[in-house]
Amino acid sequence: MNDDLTARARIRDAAIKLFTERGIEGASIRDIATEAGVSSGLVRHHFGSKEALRAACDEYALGRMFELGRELVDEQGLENVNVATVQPVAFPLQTYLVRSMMDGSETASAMFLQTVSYGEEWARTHGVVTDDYRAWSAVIAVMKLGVYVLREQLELALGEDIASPAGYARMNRAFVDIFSQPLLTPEQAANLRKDNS
Amino acid sequence: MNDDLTARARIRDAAIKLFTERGIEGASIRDIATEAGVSSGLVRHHFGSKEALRAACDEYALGRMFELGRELVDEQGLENVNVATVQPVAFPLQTYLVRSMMDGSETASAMFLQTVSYGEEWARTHGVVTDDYRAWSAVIAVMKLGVYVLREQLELALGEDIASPAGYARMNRAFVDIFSQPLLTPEQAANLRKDNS
DNA sequence: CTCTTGACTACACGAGCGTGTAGTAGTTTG
DNA sequence: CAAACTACTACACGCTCGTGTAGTCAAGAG
Repeated sequence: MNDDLTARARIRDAAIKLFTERGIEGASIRDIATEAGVSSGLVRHHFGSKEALRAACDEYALGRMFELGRELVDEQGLENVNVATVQPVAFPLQTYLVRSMMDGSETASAMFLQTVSYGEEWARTHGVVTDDYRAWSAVIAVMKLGVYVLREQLELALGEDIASPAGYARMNRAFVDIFSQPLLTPEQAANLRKDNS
Repeated sequence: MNDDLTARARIRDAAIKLFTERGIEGASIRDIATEAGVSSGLVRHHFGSKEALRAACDEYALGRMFELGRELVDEQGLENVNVATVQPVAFPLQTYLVRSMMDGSETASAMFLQTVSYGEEWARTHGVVTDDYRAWSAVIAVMKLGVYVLREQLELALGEDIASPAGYARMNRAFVDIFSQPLLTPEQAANLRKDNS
């Protein structure tokens, strides 16, 4: 598959795939080369080093995510893009970025911080009740990303691929259910806040 | 520190620490031995192989988590142990188990599935509104574990160690805020459910 | 005192890693 | 036509890894 892509693009795609599955350290240049159907020397020829290959993957994934996000806003309007919605197309790229972030990518970390700042602003302007918007947004962000990091376990629990239409719909309905009803009564919340002050 | 522990226990603790920080593949037996202040041969003498060392760490962490959980129930009563509460003492062990699960531990995966089943039962008996309790519980579970996997990024966003009293309190208050108020209006929820059916 | 046992170390092994180097084939450029 | 450049491969390097082996040293048993 993807025989129509240039070798450089095939290497990049193979790297994103294996980096995601095995982590940065766990995926060797030789494995990536084999996956892309080229020699390991060619990987070095095109990208220079493993770290540079990773950086190129980061940049590509970030750029694509940005493009996809803009397309979504263009199609649906800014106000209809919701906290609960995740684009299925963006799944592999998002998963890669989270994995890369876990393995120390500053590019991915910067994107994460920007997401947190954006969520903070969203919370302020959409009537979220909290006295620590920053913490609220940061916790929401890591919780949402948890789906990507632990995708394998989620699929194990659901018995279904969450990239499939059925699995994706199940996951999104669960998101909607979780975010549309409070899990704690006001009394429980007040008690827990007292315990933690 | 921990000079009073037996060498075997020091190796186990060092392994849990480095496995957590660098992943299973990323932490070498030599590094673990150095961290524990022993020779690399002794690691092999006590545990046989790296995989067996990992299994021993899994078992120990699981046992300790179980003990800590039972202590919490004994102290506070079953009904007061809440979805939103996380024990600060259990932090390092929980983080290790999530990391081990990500790196393919079946012991940790089994614990995860049990947590999902337990959460499913909790949702059924506590008036959670959903037509897919399994998915609801699974998504809640991966979201909560996201905090552990992405702890580093969370601390980056908060500018604070979440194991510190202050950081821990911030995080827990955010949890309470998130779980005590709906983020979506009933109309928004209904629209999103329609889109995903 | 001798023997055994268990904690512990030193060292060597083959394999896989990222990287470096040399070279080939085909296209482009002057 | 010749020179230069680009895509690409083959192969060797030093390093680190998990593992295997041999041996030391102290404590307890007979």
